[in-house]
Amino acid sequence: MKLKQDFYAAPTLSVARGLLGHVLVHRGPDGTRAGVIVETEAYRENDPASHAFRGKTPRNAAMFGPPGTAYVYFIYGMHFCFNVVSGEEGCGEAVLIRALEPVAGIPLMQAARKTANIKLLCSGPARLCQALGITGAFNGASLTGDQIYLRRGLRKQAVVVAPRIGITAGRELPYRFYLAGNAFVSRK
DNA sequence: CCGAGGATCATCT
DNA sequence: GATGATCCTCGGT
Repeated sequence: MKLKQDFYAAPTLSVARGLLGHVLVHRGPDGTRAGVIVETEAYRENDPASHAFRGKTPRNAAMFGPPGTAYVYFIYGMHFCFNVVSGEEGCGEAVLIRALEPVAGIPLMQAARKTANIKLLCSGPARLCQALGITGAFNGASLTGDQIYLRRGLRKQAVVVAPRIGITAGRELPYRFYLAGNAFVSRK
């Protein structure tokens, strides 16, 4: 059962929390790769850490699309990160997926990541993109399609709220969410 | 175990 | 021309 657009249209903090336990799926030509979402971060309107803080540009245009759109950006000269556009259409808000617990296509992930260590396959926003084969080609894609989407899952652990990682502005905001005690969260 | 530094480039100033 | 929602390696302890 795929998540529908109304799920993504909820307030961004609710979407960030609510995504935990659901499954990110990429059906590619080589096969299907998927993982349970165990860590997310919210990026909101008037949020100095958000790419949309200074308005719409060619780079962040996908953030201003309909909720349920993928926003994939390239950073540090070598990495991609995957976000889900959330909230009211046009508000420029999104949820960064920071870590997954691998559940399908693990051999493909190991090949893509060049490591057999399951714990290191998807524990980080750039790692999970590499593991699932997510690149800038997915920027602007609709998650209501059949290539990349979210499948309903069962959440088995409690949610922890914490400050976000790797940002300079907006450090104090409690916009990071992860599953308590889950071994695949990128950092404690 | 931990911290420092390098890789590498699109985007914005 | 500087910076970044990162990751990996390497060296010291």
